[in-house]
Amino acid sequence: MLFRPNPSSGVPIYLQLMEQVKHAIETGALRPGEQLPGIRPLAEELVINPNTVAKAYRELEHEGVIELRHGAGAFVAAGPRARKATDNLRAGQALVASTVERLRARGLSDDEIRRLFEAELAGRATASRTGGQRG
Amino acid sequence: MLFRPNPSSGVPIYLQLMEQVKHAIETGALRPGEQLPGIRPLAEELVINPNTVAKAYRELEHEGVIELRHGAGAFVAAGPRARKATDNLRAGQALVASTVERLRARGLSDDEIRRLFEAELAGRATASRTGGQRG
DNA sequence: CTTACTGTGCTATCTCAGTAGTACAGTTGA
DNA sequence: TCAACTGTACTACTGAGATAGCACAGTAAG
Repeated sequence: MLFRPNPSSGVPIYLQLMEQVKHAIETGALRPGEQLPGIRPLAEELVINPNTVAKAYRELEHEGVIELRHGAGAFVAAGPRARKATDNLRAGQALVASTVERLRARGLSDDEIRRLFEAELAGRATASRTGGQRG
Repeated sequence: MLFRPNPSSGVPIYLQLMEQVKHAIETGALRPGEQLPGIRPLAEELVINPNTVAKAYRELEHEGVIELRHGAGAFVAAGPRARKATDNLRAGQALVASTVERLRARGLSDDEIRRLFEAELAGRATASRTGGQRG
């Protein structure tokens, strides 16, 4: 199973699904032109409502990530992503994997690791800035 | 300002606030026994409803992270976290910072970086596992 | 054409996060 | 005691996410 949204994470399911589709495309797990699972089969597999999948697909089409063909199915949009970008991201993936592994080896929980990253991405380096902030 | 929840991220504000309080405690920005901002002042500063802050505080007390003293205020719970753990996390923080920096230098967007980490933490290494999954 | 698939559109209903406003109760310090 | 703070509790309302179910429409293949 390629996608696995978590209904009890607080994050809307359709958003999680969107993220996971994007991730699959970025890493090359889904290639341009390739067909995505149908709305109803995917909803059944993930045990969620077809409307939820449809909403995710609709948003993804709006963002230009996928293409919806009425009656035919959903397909990964053609081409904006070059192989170089995919390779780049694959390399990043290895770096992330080793970082997470090292953090886990230190005994940090997944929640703690997640907070570290969120804080870093948000520009809040909590402990090292006494008064600093950004817009 | 120590906490900065994002109302339009899809994640409930009170959950974000809880995460950020935990993070501040873990990194040592808030020390055991130290008083947290009052519910009303904090709500006003973050431009959110006092009920939302109150909910976050209540949940945090339920988890044993902080202690609420009626009429007196909210305080960081005493002691379960040793200095060693904090040092450990601070070191992890540096590792995370350098990792994120390297990913950004590669031209990856924050969204892409976030997806990489989420996928790694969730055990979904999309591109490198053809059929594998975990419970 | 017919069948079986695909996406589209709609309504009704439920839950819960968040807002808004008010009232109550314990603590602190002058 | 009194004032000003603190957290607590409750009701009512709004909006979004999600479920459920149904009807409609385009596509592909026999």
